[in-house]
Amino acid sequence: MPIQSLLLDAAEGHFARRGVLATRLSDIRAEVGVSVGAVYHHFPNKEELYIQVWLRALTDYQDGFRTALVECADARSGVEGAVVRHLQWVSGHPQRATILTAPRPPGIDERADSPNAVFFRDVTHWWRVHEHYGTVRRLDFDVLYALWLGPAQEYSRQWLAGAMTTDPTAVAPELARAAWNSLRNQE
Amino acid sequence: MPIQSLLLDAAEGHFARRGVLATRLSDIRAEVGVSVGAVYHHFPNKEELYIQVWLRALTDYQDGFRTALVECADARSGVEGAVVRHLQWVSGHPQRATILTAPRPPGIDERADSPNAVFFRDVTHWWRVHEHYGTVRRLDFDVLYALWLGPAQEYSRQWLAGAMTTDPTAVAPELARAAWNSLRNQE
Amino acid sequence: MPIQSLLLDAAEGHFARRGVLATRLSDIRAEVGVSVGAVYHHFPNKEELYIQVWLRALTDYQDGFRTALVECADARSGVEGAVVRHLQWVSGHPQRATILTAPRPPGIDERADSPNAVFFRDVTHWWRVHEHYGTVRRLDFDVLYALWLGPAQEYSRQWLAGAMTTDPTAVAPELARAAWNSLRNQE
Amino acid sequence: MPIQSLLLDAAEGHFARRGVLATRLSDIRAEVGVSVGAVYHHFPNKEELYIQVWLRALTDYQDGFRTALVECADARSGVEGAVVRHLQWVSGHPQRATILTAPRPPGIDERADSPNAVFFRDVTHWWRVHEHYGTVRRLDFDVLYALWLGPAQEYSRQWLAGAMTTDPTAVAPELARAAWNSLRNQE
DNA sequence: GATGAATGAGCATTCATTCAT
DNA sequence: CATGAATGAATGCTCATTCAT
Repeated sequence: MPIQSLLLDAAEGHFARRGVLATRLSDIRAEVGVSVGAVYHHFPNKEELYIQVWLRALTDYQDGFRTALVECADARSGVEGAVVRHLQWVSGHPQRATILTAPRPPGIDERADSPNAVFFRDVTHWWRVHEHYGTVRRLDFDVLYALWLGPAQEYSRQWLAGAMTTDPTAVAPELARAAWNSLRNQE
Repeated sequence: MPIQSLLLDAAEGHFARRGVLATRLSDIRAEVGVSVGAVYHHFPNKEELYIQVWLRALTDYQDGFRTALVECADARSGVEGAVVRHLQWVSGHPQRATILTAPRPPGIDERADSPNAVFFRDVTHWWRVHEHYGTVRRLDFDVLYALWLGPAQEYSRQWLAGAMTTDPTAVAPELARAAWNSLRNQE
Repeated sequence: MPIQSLLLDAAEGHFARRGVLATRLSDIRAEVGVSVGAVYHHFPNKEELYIQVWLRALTDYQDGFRTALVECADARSGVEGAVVRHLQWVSGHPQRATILTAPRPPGIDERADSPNAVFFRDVTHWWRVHEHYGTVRRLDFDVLYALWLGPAQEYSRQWLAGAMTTDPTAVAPELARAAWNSLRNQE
Repeated sequence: MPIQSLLLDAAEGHFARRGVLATRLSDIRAEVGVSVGAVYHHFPNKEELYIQVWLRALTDYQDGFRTALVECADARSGVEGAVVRHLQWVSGHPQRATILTAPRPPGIDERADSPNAVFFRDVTHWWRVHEHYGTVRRLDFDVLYALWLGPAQEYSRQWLAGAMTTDPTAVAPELARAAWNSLRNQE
């Protein structure tokens, strides 16, 4: 495996466990077993290493989310599937999930082709279609997102923080159903 | 105002804005206009200063939450009121809300009389009463909390991070209603 | 003696002997016998330390030069005295002279009340008076300076570089006379 | 053009502009568009690269100086011509002039056939001839050099440092005449 | 109580140089 | 000959904390 990936992996773990500032570059370096210079040969500095760790996690997460939407024809399975996928991903990638839980690195939005913008556009588009057919409510994206994934997010955070031991996937059906209840058009 | 409070206030602002690790004790010191020694006269170290900032914010928040529950006789106004109060508090105390959003300081749970334990007991108790009468669903605290305040929390986080400008109080009714829908016993 | 002065002295020696970039802050620090932190308590960084060393040397030199001019009523003794004083100063303060020989630190001119501007004004003023009475030639400052102190400067540089052992004061009369010959009005 | 020369040229520019220590080998490498290894194929290390840059500049300068002396039969045109040539060369090769202005690389004198020794011998020889005929003064080489080229050197330094804009060639006649006045035998 | 000079472990980063391919 | 990945000693600087006054 290329050093670049090994470093990203090691950095991901340390960043998730201790936070970026508390992680010393030498921790990462030592884990992979390369020299200081090697790190700087692949990443210009700690900041950029963090950004790349973040972007990799974000892309990974969003790909799964998008897939969940695309796979489902009807609104309900889309909404519920997204919640389930979200919790499965968190359960399966606790480190990456922790990374995304922390405040995003500054300057990440200036990145060309910010994945967030694309993600926002895709999800909004999917939503508007079903909204158009009256299956789901007409909502601002912010509120929509809070109702849809807020419970799952909150549960994930608590679980990642070690507050409880029940795996997120165990509560997925419950949270998925609630999300659908909040978002479907009830008239 | 006593130096102790001035330091807590200044620390709160810096911790919220830049994070604990990125905040230098001298930033806080300079803002209050006190000497290095003075800080150490009132707080044994940075860690403890952070803990006290955190505890003050937590107590402040939880007091409001508890009051919201106590004030309401019926389950619905309690559930909805809590959501509204939550969003009002976040809107009115963005710095304290940001503090509580960050990972809690290690060792805070070892504190005697951890406010969290008390809070957990009070809220659980309130819930069990209404659960007993069949007005609300029988749920684990974790799931209950996620359904109840997850959307509000998620919205708050996004707003605190500057992702949107619509004040949390504006979406409070919407999120409150959704919470009630998720938690009431529908049979 | 205050640490500040001790550091300036030690820095002066090292900067003169090895140059600024080749001098490690720890060399200076170790010579004075203080901790890293102490250095940074008195100087914000290496750059500023260099600037202050430079300014001290410059002021010291220019004060002597100015005095030499003020003390002399007639042009000849002023011109010759300045050359002699210059060489005496170099001989007596080889380290400071070496500092002034190196390229000036960037950003030193932005300093309020740049000593150079004051010096230039004073010397020019002195010159214009004697020029007015026709004792000395009418010359641009640049050429004037080159003819006046160029030989002394060149000799000083070679001596400071260790190219010869004859003390600058030994050749002072010779170079002083030559300066006067080049600058006096011969008509 | 051979890589060796391209590297010398690039190095010369960077060394002159920023100084040797502040110049990174990779700056030079990048400008020429060569790999790290290529540099080390042609020069054993940075030190040697600097020495060769210096030697090339020195030889270039001294060749012109010697020529100026050889071309002139009488002492006066030799003395004045050397000053003029000096200033012309500085004006035409500011980078090389800047290199020679900086402290010489250590260990350059141990070089077999040090050009300096040869130069010193040649110039001294030329001088002794005219001294013998009584046209010029009997002077130690150090003083002789200071009187002869000190003003030109000083003016050059100031000009190279950017202190003024008047080209050295413009003041050449003036400085040349002054040099002759200082050096000719007046009896 | 208050002050601020002093400490020093610790960290990110640089850059000349080496060497396997 | 050429490449560029890898090395690692070295350096400037930060900042929580101590303690003499």
